[in-house]
Amino acid sequence: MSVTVRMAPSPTGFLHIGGVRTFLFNWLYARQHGGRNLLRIENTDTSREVAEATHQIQESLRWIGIEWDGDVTFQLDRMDDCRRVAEQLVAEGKAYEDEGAIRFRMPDEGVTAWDDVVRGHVEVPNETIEDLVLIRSDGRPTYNFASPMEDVWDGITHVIRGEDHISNTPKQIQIIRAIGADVPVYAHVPNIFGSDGKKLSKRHGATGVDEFQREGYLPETMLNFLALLGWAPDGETTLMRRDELIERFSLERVSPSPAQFDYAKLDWMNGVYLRELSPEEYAHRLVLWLGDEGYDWDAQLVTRAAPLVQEKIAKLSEFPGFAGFLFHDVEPDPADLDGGAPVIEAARGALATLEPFDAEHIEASLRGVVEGLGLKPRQGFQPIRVAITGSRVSPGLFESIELLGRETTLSRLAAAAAIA
RNA sequence: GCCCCCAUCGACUAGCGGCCCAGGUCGCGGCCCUUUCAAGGCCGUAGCGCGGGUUCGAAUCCCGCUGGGGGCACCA
Repeated sequence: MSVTVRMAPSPTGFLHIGGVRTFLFNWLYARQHGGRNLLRIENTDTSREVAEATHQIQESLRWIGIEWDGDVTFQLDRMDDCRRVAEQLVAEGKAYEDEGAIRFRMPDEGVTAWDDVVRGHVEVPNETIEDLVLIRSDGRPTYNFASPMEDVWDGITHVIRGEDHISNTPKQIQIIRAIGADVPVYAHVPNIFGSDGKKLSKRHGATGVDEFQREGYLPETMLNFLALLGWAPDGETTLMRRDELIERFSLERVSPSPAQFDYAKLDWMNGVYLRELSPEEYAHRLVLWLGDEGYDWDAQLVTRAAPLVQEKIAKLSEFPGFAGFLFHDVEPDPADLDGGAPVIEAARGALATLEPFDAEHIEASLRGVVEGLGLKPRQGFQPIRVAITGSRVSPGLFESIELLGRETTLSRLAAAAAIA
């Protein structure tokens, strides 16, 4: 039997990171088994918000690299089919009319059970399940009717979804059995919590996929990090790219207990992937990201600056703050200049005529200046750094000076010397 | 109230009865390197929620408790 799974977001807003993790598991499972991964929008109306959210969801999936097969389908389009099935169930005595709505007759004895791939055997007493509404009195099918029906029609073999659906499962199983279809395999994956153990929400930081993108996280980071939330191939491996994830993923190894989203570890991992990029690729991504965020900085200069920051920042969004001095004027805090006027002046004198004006020679020259004044390197270079970059923290000083160019360097040194 | 799910370092997890006085990764602390910040190297910190069983032996199996979470809609 070939595998067919589905991602079923409701178009109520932007794609939440918890939902993406669930979709990721669907996709990994489908790819590993050479099966299909469908994208099914569980909408109940056709408003403009829905259209926008649907678009946004696809954009986010594309960005992160989770693919779907075939056309996107909409629950709303199958309303009529749902109604027909409900009427059939009424005719068979398995459902009944109730004040204009149609209710499903739940068995009131025994249990409904299934073997959940991540949780094992689960069973619920039927007496605790009420007769649920299939069709509202306005004619629209309810979620708990439409969703399992779509699973049947789409030939879904494995329903991989969030654990908040566990209590819906017995209801849906009963419906599927009532129409005489095969019940799919269920796998309920755990929730993702925020760093305080509570539900992931805005105050924890980014929660929408688009926000992670804007923060300067790489798609490969998100894929790797999310996969590890609730799943691990073994006790050792933490860094895995797309192909390895597909190869090693296993639904059976998904943990049943909820995980907390750890932004600190995410940052670490992003730094790893950022550093792994070739200098060319790194510069490319940086330029694209800056463009997306509305910076009109010179791409040539960004490209030349990229190698100076690649080892030093964990997110692309740190670039403007860290290397912005290359693109705009700076205002050093006199306190940070720390009375460094003498060394700043001396540096200005040395650099004024230095040839060639490159990092190697700049370093040699400045080391001479600092030594000449009897200063330790860290004492001597710091005022110069502040003068040049406007900050106590910066990329390598000598390379930065080379990129800035002689003219700007000299004027910044002069300005700083005046206020130090 | 009823039903269901969950429970190993601060976090993500490995562990599926002896290989575990519990391993890896992040974080955190220290040291080294060092022009700042990072990166890197080395060392370290810290955990099986509690109580009963079962067993020669339990983090691992069973029961209870406690604590989290979800559900009980003509929401999805």
